[in-house]
Amino acid sequence: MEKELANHNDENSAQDLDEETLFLVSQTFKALSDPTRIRILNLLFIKEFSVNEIAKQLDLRQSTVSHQLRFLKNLRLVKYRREGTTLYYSHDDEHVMNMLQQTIEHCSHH
Amino acid sequence: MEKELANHNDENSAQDLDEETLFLVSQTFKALSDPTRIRILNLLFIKEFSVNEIAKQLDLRQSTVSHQLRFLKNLRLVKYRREGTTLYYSHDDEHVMNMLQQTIEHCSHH
DNA sequence: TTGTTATATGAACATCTATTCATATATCGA
DNA sequence: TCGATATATGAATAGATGTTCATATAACAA
Repeated sequence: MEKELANHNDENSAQDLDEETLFLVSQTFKALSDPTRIRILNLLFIKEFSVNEIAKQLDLRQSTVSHQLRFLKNLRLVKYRREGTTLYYSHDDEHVMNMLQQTIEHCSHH
Repeated sequence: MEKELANHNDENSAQDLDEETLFLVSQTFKALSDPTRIRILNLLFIKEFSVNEIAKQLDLRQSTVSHQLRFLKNLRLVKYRREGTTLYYSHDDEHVMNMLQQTIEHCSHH
């Protein structure tokens, strides 16, 4: 019996990722690959904001912000609470927010 | 004088990222947002591989691998050494590889 | 109910992206 | 030089993505 590898795959002789993991990983990074979504998440470091507040702060159309928030919401990277007709969005994934912060820090010393 | 904020921006009243940082951050995550590039980098966790070895291991066309390696090379996420006509590629950014590893770990418990 | 405000949604569009094929370039050995 | 092998590159293409406009939905107050 061969010594067990750190890797947990089997038949494929390889170290390749299973399809679902691959999809989730790529989606996670895709969320962070768009400047608009980065700006929104970066804003949410501070505190929760409504859709209109985000649009105003970042000088974006309301529909642009709403579409991007939906994207982030689907990935559970943000959540919201309702107050009347207003929805306050906040971040909802510590792991991703940590990565973002690290990378911003890393890149801002260009 | 107001208490100083953690944030280092100034005139824009805001917390917005400067354009160059924004671009670098988005590019970094874009590199990790494509399944093919993820698989290539994941393979390079193990050891260096030639272009053809990567293509064979991952069942990809040689030109696909070459194009993606160029992309990763431009971002200095991989490097290579030559041995005759063969180029051996290896990873070249610890920060990015750590993020990738963390996220694969994070997502493989789906 | 009606009007107002906040947000979501769908379609259209332009742009970007990844892959493929065909071919060019480069290194080496004979 | 010639042939063989390894890799890079350019053009073409199909598909994905982000933004916008117009409009729908939802909550609330009067």
